[in-house]
Amino acid sequence: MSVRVRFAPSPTGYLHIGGARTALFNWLYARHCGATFVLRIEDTDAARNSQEAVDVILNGLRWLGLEWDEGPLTGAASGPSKGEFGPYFQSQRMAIYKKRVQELIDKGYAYEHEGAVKFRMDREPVMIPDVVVGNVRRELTDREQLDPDFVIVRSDGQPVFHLVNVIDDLEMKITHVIRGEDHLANTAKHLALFRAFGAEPPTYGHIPLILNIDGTKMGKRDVGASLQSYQDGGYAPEAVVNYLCLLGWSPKGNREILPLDEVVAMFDLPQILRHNARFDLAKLQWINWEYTKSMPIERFEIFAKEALAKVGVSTAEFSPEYSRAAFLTIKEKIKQFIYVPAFAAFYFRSEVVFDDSASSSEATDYTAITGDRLVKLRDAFVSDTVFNSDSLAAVLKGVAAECGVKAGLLVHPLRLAMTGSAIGPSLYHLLEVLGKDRVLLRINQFVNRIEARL
RNA sequence: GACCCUAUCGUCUAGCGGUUAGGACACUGCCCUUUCACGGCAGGUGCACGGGUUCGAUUCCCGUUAGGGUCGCCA
Repeated sequence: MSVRVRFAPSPTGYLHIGGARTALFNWLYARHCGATFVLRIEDTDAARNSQEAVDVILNGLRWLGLEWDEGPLTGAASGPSKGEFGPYFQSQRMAIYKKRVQELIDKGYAYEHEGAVKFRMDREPVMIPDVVVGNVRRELTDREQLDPDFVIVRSDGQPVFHLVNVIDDLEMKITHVIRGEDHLANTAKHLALFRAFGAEPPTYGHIPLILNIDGTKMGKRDVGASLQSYQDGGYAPEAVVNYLCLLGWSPKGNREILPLDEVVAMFDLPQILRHNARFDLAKLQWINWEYTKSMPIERFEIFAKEALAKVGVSTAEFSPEYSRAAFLTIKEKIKQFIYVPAFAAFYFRSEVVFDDSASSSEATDYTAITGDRLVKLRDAFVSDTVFNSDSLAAVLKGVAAECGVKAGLLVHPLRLAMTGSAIGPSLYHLLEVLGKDRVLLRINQFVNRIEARL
């Protein structure tokens, strides 16, 4: 029997980071054993249902690179899909559910109750085999002792989650259900349903949850809960995936940065950890940085240009060589792409934007003596015909010696003159990239700025 | 209230009866340094608690505590 797994999110308007990891673990397991990865949209709750909400899920999974073998191709419930077990939206499968409910009623497993349909659950403890948690023996709770039966069709005719989830897993021939541990206790219901249908239940693997860094439940409103925040926040998807792999699973061998294909080769269900993990943004940022440093400059440029575009800075009018050289000076310095504008926007703006609050030191930058030194520096730069980082460093140090001051007294104002900021790429390298014309122009402009302030 | 899962540095984890309890992130100090960084060196912090089992428990069992989950005509 071929292995089939599925990710079955509800379109709530956002993709929870924990949901993303559940999708990832399903995908990893599918790729590991050459199985089929099915995407099914659980949109039975019409109230909070929209194509946009489905698109968020599809876009999130695509961004992470978790392609599904079967499932919807667009966010439209009645739209196109791939796979032979559709429809892949529960809202389109009502006829199937209706037939299955009748089957349960006919067999005596379900009965009408005040307009709704309830499933007849027995009162025995249930053994839940689980490849991650182990065998779980679940007793009835006090409320279930009173009435173990549960509603499978609401009085308005809508089937509920437990019912449709089981029917779909059955109809779609799902062999392994890898899902969040929040479903573990309810699995007793699902097992009973499978038995009532005379079907063999799938293998279950309940994976631990992702908590906030303080150990509390990570809800919709919590920082980092939505995958969108990483898409917007300047992270490379491969870094997010790498981090997620390390939450609840370990490659052993003290390894942190791992190519996905290696994870696919190693990944298996029994090795999944059984305890919840807390989401540590600092670790993700470090991993992201590892990826930005080592990714090809071509890929880095795509993210960098996107980040600049978001703040209205276009690189279009600059030569590819200039852009490339500019981005090379920041590639190993930024940890997230949202910092690209702060580090590189000055390369692509005709006017330097001064961040006064962040300038190195007003006291030393905006003085007449600084202006005089910069003029000397400018004149020395004029006659530097090489104009690369090495020659510029030599020239600057020469001028500093001439003035009898430490290089820093020229370096800081010059950086401010070039970038408008106290942080950024290596000074000599950014000068080389900017080129003599821009450098001389910006020195002049800054000298004027000093004079205007005196 | 009942039921279920879990418990190694601040965080993610390695460990599966005998280890100086390892790694990574984060943090602290020093060095280097043109900013911010990087890098180098050094450093601290951990087996939740109490009982067993055993020659010996981080490791196995029980209990306690704590955290998380579930018990819906939500998914």
